[in-house]
Amino acid sequence: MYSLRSRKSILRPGQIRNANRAAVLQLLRQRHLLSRAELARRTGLSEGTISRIAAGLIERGLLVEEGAENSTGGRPGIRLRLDQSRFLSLGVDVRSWETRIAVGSLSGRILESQSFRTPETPEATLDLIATQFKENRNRFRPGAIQGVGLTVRGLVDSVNGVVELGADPGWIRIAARAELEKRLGVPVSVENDVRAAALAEAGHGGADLHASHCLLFVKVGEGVGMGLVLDGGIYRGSHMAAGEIGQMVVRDAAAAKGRPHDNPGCVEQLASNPATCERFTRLGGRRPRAGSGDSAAQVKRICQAALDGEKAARSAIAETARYLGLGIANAVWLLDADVVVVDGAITEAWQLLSAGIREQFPAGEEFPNFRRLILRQSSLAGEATMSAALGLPFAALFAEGASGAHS
Amino acid sequence: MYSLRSRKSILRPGQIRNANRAAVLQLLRQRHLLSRAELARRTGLSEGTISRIAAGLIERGLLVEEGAENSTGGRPGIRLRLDQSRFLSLGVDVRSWETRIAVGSLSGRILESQSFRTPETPEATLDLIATQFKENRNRFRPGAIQGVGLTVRGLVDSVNGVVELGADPGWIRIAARAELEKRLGVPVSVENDVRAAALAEAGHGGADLHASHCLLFVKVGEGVGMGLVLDGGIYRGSHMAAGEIGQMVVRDAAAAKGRPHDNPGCVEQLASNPATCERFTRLGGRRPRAGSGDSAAQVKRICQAALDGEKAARSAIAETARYLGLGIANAVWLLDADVVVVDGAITEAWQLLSAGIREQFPAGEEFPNFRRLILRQSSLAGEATMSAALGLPFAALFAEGASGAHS
DNA sequence: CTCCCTTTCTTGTGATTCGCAAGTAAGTGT
DNA sequence: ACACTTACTTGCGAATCACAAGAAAGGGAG
Repeated sequence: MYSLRSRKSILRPGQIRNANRAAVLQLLRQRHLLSRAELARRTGLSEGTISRIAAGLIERGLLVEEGAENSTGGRPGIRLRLDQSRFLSLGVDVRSWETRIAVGSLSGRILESQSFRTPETPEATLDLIATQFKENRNRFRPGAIQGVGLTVRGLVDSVNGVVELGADPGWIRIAARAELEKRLGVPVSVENDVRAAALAEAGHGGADLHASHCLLFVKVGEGVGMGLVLDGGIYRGSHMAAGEIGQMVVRDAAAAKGRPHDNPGCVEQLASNPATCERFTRLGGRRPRAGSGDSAAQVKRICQAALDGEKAARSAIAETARYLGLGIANAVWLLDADVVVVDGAITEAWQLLSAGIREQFPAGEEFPNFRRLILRQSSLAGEATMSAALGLPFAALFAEGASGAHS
Repeated sequence: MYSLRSRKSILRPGQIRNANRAAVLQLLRQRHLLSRAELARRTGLSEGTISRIAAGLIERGLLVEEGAENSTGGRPGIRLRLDQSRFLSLGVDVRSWETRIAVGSLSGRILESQSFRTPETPEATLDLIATQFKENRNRFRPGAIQGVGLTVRGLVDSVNGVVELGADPGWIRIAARAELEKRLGVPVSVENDVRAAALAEAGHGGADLHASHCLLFVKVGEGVGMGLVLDGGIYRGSHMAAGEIGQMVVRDAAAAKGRPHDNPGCVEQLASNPATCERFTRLGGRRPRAGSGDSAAQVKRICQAALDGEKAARSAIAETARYLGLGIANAVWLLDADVVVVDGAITEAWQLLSAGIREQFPAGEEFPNFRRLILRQSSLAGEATMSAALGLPFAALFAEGASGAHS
């Protein structure tokens, strides 16, 4: 049904410039200061073409010249930089209890943010977003906020900007993009939170991730979800439903025959935060005071206890890591990923967690995919989703087959 | 490390024609007879451009005009068809015991084929291929055989044409492409057999598969392998190792801790042909006479018995189907596939098998990915691999970002 | 049979783009 | 001061597509 790279691979002369401009912008987002000559070498485009592309971007205000490089024996290059100040966006991350709204730059840097109690209904939530947009619009240079990026839990049709099935009841077939664009008059992008976070991690999660061909972003929370980034682009699947690693069965439970969904042997039942908490209690861990926070907070406490050496906590984390590792290993066998990023409260005990995950990988040297696999925790420290939300309105600028960026 | 769609998304004016020509050829490979006007409508290109592309292809002999359509009130269109006779290729499928060599057309149609006992060493096998190529070259119009497509079991670096790790000992780091191109003087393509079969299935496995965004081709044999076709292109992963569904763990076996590879709970140990045979014996099935064929032949007999209603055979198939279904369901949860094609001896009992697989899918109507999933057996009747091998030399012509097809 | 209408195919023009190459700019080193 | 190196700019030719005008080839009405 959907795909990022449009299936029709028809090219027209006018698309060339957009695609090449996107390649230039992507390089500048990653390596911050580059001269025209350096860009030409890295892209493979001629110096003349780079010159013309840069001139256009400078004229539009996306690029600024910033000083000169040191000479290597000839004329020094002029450093080019993305202008972070002129193009801003509003990022919105809707979660069950809390909605976070931030203003940030086109490369995902957060300038300021506020949190709100998430309203009861989707309509009230959209109202809140509209109000906040209008308020923030006046506090920055007029027109600086170019668009809104919205991330939501659940099944999101990001091509049409519709929340098909949110995590909360009421979020069913909500045409969030259409609704907000009508009220705000700026472009709105909607994306699933985990997929967005995966993209952010691939885009600015570290220099070694830029060359990744297959990145898996695993988010452990109330459930277990995954975002896939293939060759730099989000992979969404045929019905926008890819990445349901939580439903993957790793421990066959014959009892649940015929109902593999929510199967007791699936990753979500074995490795989510509630599963870890329950396991901790079952293993005799000190029961936290009732109502003392959500499962994420409890898992953080279990992680602390585990790092302090408490037996039950260590066992609980180890077992969760074991099942998470089975799920991740399955995904890597399937997709031959080169990077796996794990996020969630449980990464507080990263030493224990990563060791437990790695134990599920094959031991020998003979498997290049596992031997060279990068396994790490999220480098954006919980801000991956917001960072991605802020970048969504500018995604077309950086997209490979870019068609955006018309004057 | 590798990717089909080159990561560098740099476009040049000269690439436009190639890409658009590839789109035209792809349409003509699928729907056999189309007029220029029809092609223009389907591609979105202007009629003028289609006219020029067609003229070039006719001049090069890839296209022929064939009669006229019926008039719909105006000038009737001239039907265009791929010329299957002028561009041939040699397809080679190397298996453990048998090597099959065929001559066929650019869209995978087999003209004639021969089988040989696979020689002991890779070198002798390449010699055999060279001999057969030279022999066949003379029996067809000189120059008609444009290239060689080679499919091999195991880990294949299809970008460089190197067999990294074949199924048989001795096939380690064999530079098959370089070696054969040196001897034959025509382009040689090398690909993993399952991935190639997956592509053939997506390309000419039926009209409803052409629009597939994510096709999984599952091959059940001595092991269990999978080929992934995403948006019409083979997905190989970072190290050419994608699709190892056989190593996926679906039944956690704590005993094998630390060695998940060849884990007793992985799909290969539960659903491969040997596993089915063993299960059949354990369930009290009549033990076939010793040495009465390979596991594929035994499985076929078990399938027959199952279809005849024999109890042990039915149970054995059902259990295999169950674990295969768990693996497939896991992959679909992960990738949100829209088509799953199963191939192998066990598909002889398709009724039982497909029912058992489907049992592992979630039951409700609420999951669009499973509700609309197409699950079928291979429509190329075991010829998928050879069909793909024959098409490999021409893959560049049909590839989306085509750079081949220079005059 | 002729004329008009419809649809298909061809061909010329203008716009966009890139690479190439010549030229300019701005440093270092002798 | 002069040669040398590297960075950037600009004009030209080549390739391509969309658009539009025109030619080709059929049907149908009178």
